[in-house]
Amino acid sequence: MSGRLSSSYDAGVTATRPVDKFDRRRTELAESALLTLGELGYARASLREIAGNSPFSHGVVHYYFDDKLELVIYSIRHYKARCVTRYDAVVRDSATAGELVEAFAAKLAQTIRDEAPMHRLWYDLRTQSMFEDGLREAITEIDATLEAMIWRVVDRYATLSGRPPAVGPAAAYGMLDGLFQQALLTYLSAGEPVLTGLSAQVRTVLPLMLGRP
Amino acid sequence: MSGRLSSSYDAGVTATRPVDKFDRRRTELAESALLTLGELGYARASLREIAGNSPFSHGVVHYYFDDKLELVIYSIRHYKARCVTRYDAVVRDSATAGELVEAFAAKLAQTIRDEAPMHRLWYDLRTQSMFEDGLREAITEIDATLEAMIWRVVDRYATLSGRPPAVGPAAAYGMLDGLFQQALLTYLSAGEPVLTGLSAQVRTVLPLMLGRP
DNA sequence: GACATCTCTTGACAACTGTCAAGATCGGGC
DNA sequence: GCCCGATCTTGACAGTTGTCAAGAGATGTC
Repeated sequence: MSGRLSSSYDAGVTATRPVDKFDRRRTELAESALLTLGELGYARASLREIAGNSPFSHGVVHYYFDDKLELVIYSIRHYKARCVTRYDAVVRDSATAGELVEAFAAKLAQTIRDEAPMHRLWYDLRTQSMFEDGLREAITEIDATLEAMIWRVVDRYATLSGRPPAVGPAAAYGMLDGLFQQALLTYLSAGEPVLTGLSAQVRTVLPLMLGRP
Repeated sequence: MSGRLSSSYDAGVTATRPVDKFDRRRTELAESALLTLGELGYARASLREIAGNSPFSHGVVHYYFDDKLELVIYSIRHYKARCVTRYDAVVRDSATAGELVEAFAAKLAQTIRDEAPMHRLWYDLRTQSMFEDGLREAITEIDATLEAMIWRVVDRYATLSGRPPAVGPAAAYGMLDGLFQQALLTYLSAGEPVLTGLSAQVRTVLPLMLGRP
């Protein structure tokens, strides 16, 4: 944990919930860390480099975090917490199955455009968790929330289509995540054209995930 | 390249094609490197560690390879060259569509059982290629051969089924690779049971990849 | 204003990294 | 035997890493 008593928010505050200055600094550091991590990857992002892209000096990291691993885990958790709601609007606002497919495909492509460094960082950390035990638990937990996020889309799509899903949550997530990762990979070399390809794939694949009415 | 004139095999040899002692040592080193890389991952596998798991000392690496990157690329190429034929027997020997699905699903599960470290290394390097330009070209090339490998399976499956594929090579590879990677990830935590799940997923998903006759 | 606590910087540490050069060792041709 | 090139080891280099301790600065309390 931290270097102080852990301050589980609202330790005697009125209403605005300032979450403690300590926690705010942690988040601030995490946000800086995400920039550097997304640019260099887990292995090559040193604490000095991370601190260099922040308003602080390199020593301050160990005041707010026990070690590099805790900072990284805190950072990716902080980022992914925002992400898991990315497709909720799609699910909520789509009135027909076709509309949902279009909105989902567009959103997938857009997030690669907007946040490619964050996505490659996520895949980097998930892969590192196959080598480093310290990462495994956090990564597994986040991955489960992503699977749930995708399942909300697929399940709603099935409902709107009046047909049952033909695959389970894990398979649906695995397949779509595979396509997404592939698109991300080639996007970093080939750029924009890849994304229309991804949208087309999603339009093809989503219907395949449903069975007969 | 190397530290010597590059010896593109058979520089005046009779028949057994000894490929040159130089190239044999390169391969020998590459095979040792694969062990260490598969255990520690790209970032944490140092040249000293790699050499330590080989019959040689750490300095010899730079006699056979220019730098770490060339060694790693040579190693993964060496490994994947053997891999791309993994499912060829399945394609060749299956007489019915159902037989092919079964054989393919079994083979996928078996290679996770047998070569998990090599597979996680591959995903590690592919992810690193999103951060390191020096890896990109080799990774992209290998990935294309894997896509072709998967397509041979899917295409043959379509033929045996008397139905056309409903998705292209890229999408088929992306989806199956996603499932495979997911299975690998959870296999490293949960072990054997995951693999029967993977087989089940493949039995479900492959038929979904075909259209109407 | 003085004290105490929180916050942050600076500088150092030991360990480790990829790289390379100098030289030892080996093997075969004469 | 001797020599020469190929092969390999040893030891060093400059740089980087995560970590931490000592202390400076800030902040709020009495």
